[in-house]
Amino acid sequence: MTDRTSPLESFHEFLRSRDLKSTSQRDMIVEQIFSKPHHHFSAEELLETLREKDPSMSRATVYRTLLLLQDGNMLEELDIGKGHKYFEPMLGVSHHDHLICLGCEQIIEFESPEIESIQDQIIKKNQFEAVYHTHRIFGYCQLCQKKSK
Amino acid sequence: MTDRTSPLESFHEFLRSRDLKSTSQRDMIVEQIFSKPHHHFSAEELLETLREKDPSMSRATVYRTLLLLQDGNMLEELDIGKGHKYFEPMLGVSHHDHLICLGCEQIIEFESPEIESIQDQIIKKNQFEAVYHTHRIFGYCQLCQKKSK
DNA sequence: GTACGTGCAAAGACTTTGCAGAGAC
DNA sequence: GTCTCTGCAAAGTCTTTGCACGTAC
Repeated sequence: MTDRTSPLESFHEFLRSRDLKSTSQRDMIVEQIFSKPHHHFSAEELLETLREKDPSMSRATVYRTLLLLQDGNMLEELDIGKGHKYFEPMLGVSHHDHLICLGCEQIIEFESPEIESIQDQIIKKNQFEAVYHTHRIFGYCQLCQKKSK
Repeated sequence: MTDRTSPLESFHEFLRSRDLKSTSQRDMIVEQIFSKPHHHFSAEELLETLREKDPSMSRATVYRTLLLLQDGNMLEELDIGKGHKYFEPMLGVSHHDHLICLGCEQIIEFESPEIESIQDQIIKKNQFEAVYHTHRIFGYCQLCQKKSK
């Protein structure tokens, strides 16, 4: 929809809509997240990267900004079962699910309209009102399968 | 397969196969878990219940026994996105996935051979070796939908 | 008698929060 | 100038671990 606007612009728009302020810290965080092609990261990894550029970057600010981005639908949580959350940027990306390698933590994405449609039937049958879903398949990627041989 | 053996017997069998010992604490934990019909619980909830019967029950023992039960495939982890793990007993229960109510945390189970078979195709196409998967749909159950009106 | 198990408390990992000073608008 | 934000450190939550004592086999 808004292919023309940059992530930072979208973010500023979101802040304005909530009467929140733009700050250099928030901008730095958003720029860092959206500077890479679609990827996955943890809060602590992000903090570490940001501190290389600005050692005074606060852990609290990073966590608070991640919450903001989730509120603004620019970011989604992704639980890979490792005791901490992963995040994935969701700007200009359509819904998808994940194959997660238990060996190297590589994440492969997949989309399946067939599954989604069966899922819709299940939801209807249970008179449930769905908000979101996650479908994760854990196992070993091709490379890790070879390694273990 | 082993419908005739009780959960406690299965557990003892598992312990023997690993050269581990039966103890009254372990038995108490296993009995508590399998005393209810299929249900879901957190480690802390379980600990609290157990301490009502035996105030000296150790948190560490509970966590360690939960790990054992997972190793023995008698228990599965279920992440409902609340910062802590849920567990569900898996003895005599076939694989299923979950609808999770964001309002009351009620968990509805579903099974779909159609989804599983599409999933298998996806796994094959990505040359992945699947170990397990979780498919969770978050939203609102019928009751919570009514409440919010 | 010898592992292994238990209970305790401390440590760990990740995340959230209270507060005083700083900065956006 | 006001209201929000930041950084720090402390607190919180869930889970794991080290260690001395206890117990199953």
